[in-house]
Amino acid sequence: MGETGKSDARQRNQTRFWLSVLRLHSDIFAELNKRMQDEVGLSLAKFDAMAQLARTPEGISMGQLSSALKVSNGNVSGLVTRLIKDGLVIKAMSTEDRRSFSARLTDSGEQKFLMARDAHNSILADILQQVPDEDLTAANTALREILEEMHAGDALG
Amino acid sequence: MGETGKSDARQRNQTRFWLSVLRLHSDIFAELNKRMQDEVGLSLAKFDAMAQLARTPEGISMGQLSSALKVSNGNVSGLVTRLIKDGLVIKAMSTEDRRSFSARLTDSGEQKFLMARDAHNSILADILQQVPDEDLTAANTALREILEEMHAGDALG
DNA sequence: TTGACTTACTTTACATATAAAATTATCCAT
DNA sequence: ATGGATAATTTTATATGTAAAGTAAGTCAA
Repeated sequence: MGETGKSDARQRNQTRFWLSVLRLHSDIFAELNKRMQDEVGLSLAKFDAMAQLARTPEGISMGQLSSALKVSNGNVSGLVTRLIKDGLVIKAMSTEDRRSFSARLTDSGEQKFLMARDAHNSILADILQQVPDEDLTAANTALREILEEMHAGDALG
Repeated sequence: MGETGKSDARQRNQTRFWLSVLRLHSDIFAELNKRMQDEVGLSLAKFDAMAQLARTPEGISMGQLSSALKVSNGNVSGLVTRLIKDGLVIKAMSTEDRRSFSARLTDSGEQKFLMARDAHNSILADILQQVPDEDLTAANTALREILEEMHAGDALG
């Protein structure tokens, strides 16, 4: 005995941490996604894609978009198809490489993104309204630290 | 001026927090899900459902399972169907209420869950191997605090 | 009892995600 | 130039998730 004691405490700590992250993500995501859909007609997936496109007004390739969003190529393919159907995004064939496509926001997409960004901020403010600044700051410090440590290794694929 | 100063800092704090939660969730989820699939042939969705079923060996109704997992009824319906096809779960019609079904793990499901739980713990340990105990503890404290504050209101639906 | 409501669950239509195969275009060594 | 490897993207099959409609069973007032 004694050998497993420290290990078990560590394991409980890890599990507690993961459960907290899961719970926070699930609670915030559900509310934010639902209200974004209701208030501006955009899912978070679409909003995230548009946010990346807004950062690169000159256009961005499907592959780069997929890397930036950290989702699969196939997923981006469908997402962009739906955004095009919504009239928010356009795709142009690259002049240099005919395999490649450059996507960017339409004018209407740009306008919608600006409204959506404001809505996103104010919904998040609602969700976190009971959380004091110092608690947010403490969490930010702790989470940034853990993200850095996780990627120092890098145990992640 | 002066009016928006505090508000903007708060907003940045909120956004930073949400981005950190998103990133942590995405990084850990992707790795944990993939390795659980590779090493024990279970997605996290299936593992989570089995964990709940393991907690209630006497059986649990579809509706209670859906509440416990915080996912929709329709989702649980499909998830349980797939787990039954895998031979890990069985469903029996309730004797009191013929609308209701009680789901529980099969013997094979119980055994698989015990292995899966060990795998889950050790994969999580791998992912967090570079994170010192005190950093996990600090994050746990900060996150629990925020979860409580969020649900104090309750701004969440 | 009957008829209205509620409850438990499934089904359907769709969005979002992955992995793997398919497609098409480019590049490079010969 | 040709042929084989590589690269960018789409397509397909499947899992996971929601919301909304559908089905069937229980409840309860009159």
